[in-house]
Amino acid sequence: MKDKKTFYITTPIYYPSDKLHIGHSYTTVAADAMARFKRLTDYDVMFLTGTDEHGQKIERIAKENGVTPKEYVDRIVAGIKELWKTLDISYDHFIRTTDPEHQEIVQKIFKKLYDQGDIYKSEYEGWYCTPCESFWTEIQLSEGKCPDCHREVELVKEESYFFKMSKYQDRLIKYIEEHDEFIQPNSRKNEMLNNFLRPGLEDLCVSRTSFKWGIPVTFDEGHVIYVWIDALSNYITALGYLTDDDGKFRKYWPADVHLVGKEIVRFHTIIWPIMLMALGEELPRQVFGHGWLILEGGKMSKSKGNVVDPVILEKRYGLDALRYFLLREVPFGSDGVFSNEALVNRINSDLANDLGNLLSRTVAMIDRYFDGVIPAQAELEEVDRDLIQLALKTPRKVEELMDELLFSNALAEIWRLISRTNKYIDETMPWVLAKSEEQRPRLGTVLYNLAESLRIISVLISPFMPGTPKEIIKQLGIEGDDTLKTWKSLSDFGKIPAGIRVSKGEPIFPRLDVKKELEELEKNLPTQAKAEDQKDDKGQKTDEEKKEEAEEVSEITIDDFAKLDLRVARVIAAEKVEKSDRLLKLQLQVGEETRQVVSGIAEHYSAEELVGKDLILVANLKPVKLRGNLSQGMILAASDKDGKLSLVTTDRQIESGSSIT
RNA sequence: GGCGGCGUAGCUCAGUUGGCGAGAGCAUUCGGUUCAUACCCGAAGAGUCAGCGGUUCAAAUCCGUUCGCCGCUACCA
Repeated sequence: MKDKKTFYITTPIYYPSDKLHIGHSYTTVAADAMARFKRLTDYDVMFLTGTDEHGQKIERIAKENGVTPKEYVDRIVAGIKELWKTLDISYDHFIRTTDPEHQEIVQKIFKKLYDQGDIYKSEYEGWYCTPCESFWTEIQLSEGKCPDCHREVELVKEESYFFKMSKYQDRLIKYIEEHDEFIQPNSRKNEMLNNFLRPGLEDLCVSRTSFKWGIPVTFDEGHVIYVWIDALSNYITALGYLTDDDGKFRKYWPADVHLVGKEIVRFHTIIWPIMLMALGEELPRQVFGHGWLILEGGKMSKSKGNVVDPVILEKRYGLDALRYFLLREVPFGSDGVFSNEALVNRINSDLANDLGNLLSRTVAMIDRYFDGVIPAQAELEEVDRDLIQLALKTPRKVEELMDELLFSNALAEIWRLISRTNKYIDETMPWVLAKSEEQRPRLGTVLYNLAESLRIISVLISPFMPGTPKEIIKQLGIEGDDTLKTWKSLSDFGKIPAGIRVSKGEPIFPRLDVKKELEELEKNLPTQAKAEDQKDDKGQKTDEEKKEEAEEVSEITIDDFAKLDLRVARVIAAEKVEKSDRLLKLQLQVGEETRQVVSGIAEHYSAEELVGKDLILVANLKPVKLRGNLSQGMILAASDKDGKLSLVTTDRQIESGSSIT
């Protein structure tokens, strides 16, 4: 017996600091469709997803919630698994970085890399500014002092482990250049090469002593393994790498594709491959960075409410409609706009009108003309052959497209067949045939071909829409026969046995009242944040995010407020800071005094339009040097979720220097 | 500032290595049909293929340039 070909596909492991949203669902649904497709086409599939559960952020949130980190993530993970169940995600394994097996292997990997000299202990040496609690590199210092507060800094050393990324960079560059399919889509490849690899990599700090919630470094107490080695290695620890039971690793590795959001392509195409090189293992065949679902909004005409909770959509429209929309609407590599209107329109035109109605009319005609029994095929005519030819050709096309992860195109191809089948009804006009007795065989042939086309369609859509095929098959009366559901069965047209009794059911996709739906969706769903939400997939917290974490809003007292010295300041001059896209240098009149403030608003305001405006200045902010320019305070601006800025000004003319109370 | 990408019918987008009169889906209008979920089928609609300038017998497709949008990155509240 020949071994089946294997196919290993992964999603990122998600960071369970909060509930998941449509972006995570998007990645996971896509991976699921692919996994199902490969199973259908007779691959031995390994589909992995999971959660990345360590790190400071979770440690902190758990503490705030008064539970242990493990208790906290257990709760969230249960919710995630529930969500995947709702979306019918057919993963083969769900890995958690808190699994003991995972932790043990990560420790082995860390040790191995250490023993072979790829991880080394060093000092994180930097200039430390005690008041700011910040490290600075030599270059960042301004005139030998803290660039933030301009005070003295001291040279401090802190122990950390580092991974020798630099050692492998040339090999990786070569690899990427020689393997065109490795980073997809292609534009991502250039970004990695040009922005990171060619300029040169720095060694990566892979341990922390500042928090405890992580996998301990076995040979050095106090150090925990930081996200990179912990999280990325899930793709092989899940297969039993470095254990006695590594059969899965030997069978499935290298992965065929790591599906990731475009925001984490970097980690998967630089750090991860280098880890694998250091371990002497093969690299994954492909890292595919898909785009984001951008929520509609911002357009001036109407700002519509946005729906992003997949559970709500699933409840309202059914899982298959949601999955269909996600996979059909947006070309997988690029960003796409998610709008309620597009969703409802897709459901109506593609699912209700084309597919659902095709099933309805077919079954209704078999009912009416043949008392619900599928008739036998008689002689074929030209139209029949045309339809059959397309039906037989479509699976091959779908397979080709799926191999390139072109879900949307694959679905379009299937819908081409659905359209052709609808057209076939018009061409053959069964209601006319039904009028004469001698046309009976012909009528039977037509209806048979319709039923068989629907069977083929139901197999074709099954990876994308796990529920609908069952319903189609049931209405066709063939649910008992599994041989009619296989990919292989698509190579022949004429599999459905004649004489089967159909059973007409409800429309599988009821038509929606667009206007009503939009109103409904808009009213009960708050607008949620968009792209930003899709970022925190994998513990790949950026510095920016870490800063955000520190900025949690909590209650303050009036005394706290009093610490701020807010003043009205009039702009007397403004100019763009050279070599900077965002910075404007403002001269402000604050009472008697003149101040210079550098502000990151150049993308929202031109220098000219600012002059003469009265703004609100935080006057007692520590002075900072930005891009070589002294900034004495900052001006206030409102910022919406898209990052659009609007400067704060005064309602009436008032003397500059007036204080805000 | 550096690197990369994009700008094609009202909307969303296809357009291989340059070549018969520029396409699909949705929406719109008209016609057909009645088996069906007011559905399906057909037809129509000219969009300076962002602008300009080149290369070529021939460019949406190659080169240069301008404008607009976006991504990554640097600098940065």
